Amino acid sequence: MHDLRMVRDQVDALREGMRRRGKLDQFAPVIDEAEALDRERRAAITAVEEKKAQRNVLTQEVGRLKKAMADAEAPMAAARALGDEIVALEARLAPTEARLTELLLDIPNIPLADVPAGDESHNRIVREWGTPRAEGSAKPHWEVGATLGLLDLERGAKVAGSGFVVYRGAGARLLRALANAMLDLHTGEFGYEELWVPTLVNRATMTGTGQLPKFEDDMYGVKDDDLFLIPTAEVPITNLYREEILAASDLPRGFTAMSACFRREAGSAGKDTRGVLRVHEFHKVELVRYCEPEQGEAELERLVGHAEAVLQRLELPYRVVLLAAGDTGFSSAKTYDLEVFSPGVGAWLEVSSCSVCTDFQARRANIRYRPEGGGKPRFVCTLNGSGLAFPRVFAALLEHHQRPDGSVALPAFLRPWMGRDVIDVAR
RNA sequence: GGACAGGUGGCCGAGUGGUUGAAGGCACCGGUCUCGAAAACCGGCAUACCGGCAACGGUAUCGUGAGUUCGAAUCUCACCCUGUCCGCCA
Repeated sequence: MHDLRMVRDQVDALREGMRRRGKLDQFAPVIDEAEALDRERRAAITAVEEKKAQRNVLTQEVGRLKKAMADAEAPMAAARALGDEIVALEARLAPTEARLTELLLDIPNIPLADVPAGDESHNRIVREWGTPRAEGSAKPHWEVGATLGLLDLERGAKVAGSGFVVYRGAGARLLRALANAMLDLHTGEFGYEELWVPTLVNRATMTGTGQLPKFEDDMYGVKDDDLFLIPTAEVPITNLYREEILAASDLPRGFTAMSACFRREAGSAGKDTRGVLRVHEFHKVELVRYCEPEQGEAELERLVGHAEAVLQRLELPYRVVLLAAGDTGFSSAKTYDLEVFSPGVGAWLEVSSCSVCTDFQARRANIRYRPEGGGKPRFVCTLNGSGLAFPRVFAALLEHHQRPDGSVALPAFLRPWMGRDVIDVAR
């Protein structure tokens, strides 16, 4: 959500941000309406408050007269009349404010200056690590997974539906190993606090991080209880300190959690959906950071580094992609995707998306901190990224570390949790 | 799910219709004292919005939302949350 002052004082920056996202046509009318409503709102507030001030004077006069056992009928009648006017004025103000909030909640974050303008064709590869195997040099993960008994897509579909996966045997254990290895790395070496969070959250929480109100159709919900299944642990973690004021000494601060993630993925059938590439329910280890606004960009680099470290230890070649404005998510001001090449699928798989959300989410969720030495509370800067998402890492491991006989070599990083060096048919 | 008891500022905690934005304490900031620190003492210290270049003025906020009233932290209703007991239960 944007500050009203953004609409008032920095409309040009707002418009320019939307233009770079390729969405000026969509948002120009919204911004225009917001500007008009802001003017209406201020005029109405001034009028209402003037009446209220007058009433407060009369009311105090009534109090004085009553205490002196004097007749207070005249000021009481005047205050009553003012009260009627106030009710009428507020009735006009309420819909204006509601509509204004609705509009502000609907406008995406403004991309940072170094984010390329345009759609995804303007995404920029900023660095690469390792050498990917040639396309076709390995069987796709769904074949290996079936052969080695790691994946049971048919029964996943039977018990839940298409896009739900059952992992079995060493496959199931591999996910558990990923969770342990990643969480230990982030907590042990990078200083994150480990959390275990609810996967079902309320409407205020979903609004805080930006999933609602705009993307309600993309979410699974429990209608009777007005709860939603989280699409990522970013949602509960970022909302941990909703409506709170932190101390400056608390920042920067990092949290990590493994959780299930639920995505309806409506309308995305067919594209890159084979095997476990795009599923309705998956698990991942999430990283969330809070910091002071000035540290946002530096913190993003750190965060990306933490996610990259996982890929390096998994010995999976990857590239870091700076997303263009049009490909950057709603709440994000700048995003790096980490992509691993999948030789069996013949595609780069997004295994992490690391974003700095500036004060966009903090404003929605009202997460503030008190600066060093006191002073006015400021909104924190929030960041999030996967570290990493399991299914595509699972796929990449099965393909990249696949040996000619169809078995899969395990990187040293995972061996303590797997109790073996290789996943093969024999076991 | 049922019965009680509660939800007040960064934290604790007074306050049951009329200068209460709200006593007191803690924490924090500044000062006196001290070589320095601690202690003690003095002073300051909520948030948001509106108007104003500013000084400052105004409005709102005591879980949330309605209501009663000239006036609500205080009364009424609904809802949410917390605690305790009961029921149920992985």
